[in-house]
Amino acid sequence: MDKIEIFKALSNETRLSIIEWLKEPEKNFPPQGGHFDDVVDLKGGVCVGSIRDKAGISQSTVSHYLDMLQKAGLLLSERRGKWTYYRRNEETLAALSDYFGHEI
Amino acid sequence: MDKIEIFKALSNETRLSIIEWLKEPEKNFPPQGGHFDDVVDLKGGVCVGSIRDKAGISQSTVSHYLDMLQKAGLLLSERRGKWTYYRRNEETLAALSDYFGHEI
DNA sequence: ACATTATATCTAATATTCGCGATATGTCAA
DNA sequence: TTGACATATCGCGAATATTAGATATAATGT
Repeated sequence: MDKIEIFKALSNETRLSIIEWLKEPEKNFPPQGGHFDDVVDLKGGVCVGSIRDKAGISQSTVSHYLDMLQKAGLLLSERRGKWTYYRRNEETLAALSDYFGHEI
Repeated sequence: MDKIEIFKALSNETRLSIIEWLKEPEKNFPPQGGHFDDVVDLKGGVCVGSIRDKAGISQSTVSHYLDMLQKAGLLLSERRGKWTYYRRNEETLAALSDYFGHEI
C-alpha cells in the first residue's frame, strides 16, 4: 500500500467523489448490466460510461482517473464484453482506515 | 475540513513523515525548549530547526511544508521567542480518521 | 468483412507542485 | 543599536499533474 500514491489519487474532487459514489453504486448510478442476456454478477461494479455521465468530464479523462485509482489500489476492474466495470477495493480502503485509526 | 487540501498536503513523503514523527515528538526529536529559563509548556511542539535536521531538506522548504500542513489544518503552531513550535492538530486528525471509518 | 459502440492510449497545451537560494522579518543578547 | 540566529517569504526553473481531442483497440451485431 503506497500511501503517497493513494493520497495523490484522492487529491482531486472528481476522483474522491468516484470513490464515494461507488460506496453505494445502486444509489448513485443507473442499473448496470442490462445489456446482458444471462445474469452476471457485477459485484457492484459500474461501467465507465455511467461514471463519465455522473462526473461530467471527458471520456479520456475519466478513463485516466479510473486507471490512477486502480493503480493506487483503490479500485478493481473487470471487463465484461464491451464494458469495463469498476468497483471499490474494500481491502485497501479498510487498510487505509486502519492506518488512520492507528498510525495517524 | 477541506479533504482535497488535506490529501494534497499528505501526498508527499516528507510531509507525511512529519505528521507521523510528531505523533511521538520525544521519541523522534531532541528535547525542546532547553533555551528557556522559565518552564514553558510546549505541548509536544517541535521547532522548525529540529524538523529540518530530521527531514534533511532546506530550511525554506521545511518552512513551506509546515505552512502547508498548518493551512490544511493538520498542524498547529506557537511562537516562543525566536522559535516556532509545531505540533499535530489532533482535532482534524480525529475528524479525518472518522471520515475514513464512516464515509469511505 | 464491416460498421458501431465502449474503453484505452497517445499527444499536447496549460496549470500546479517541488525544492532551493536569496532575501526579509522578528527576536534576543551584548 | 548592532550582530547573530530562527523562521518566513519571494522568485524561479524543473518536474509533474490536469484535461481534452485524436486515435487505437477490443467486442458486438449485421
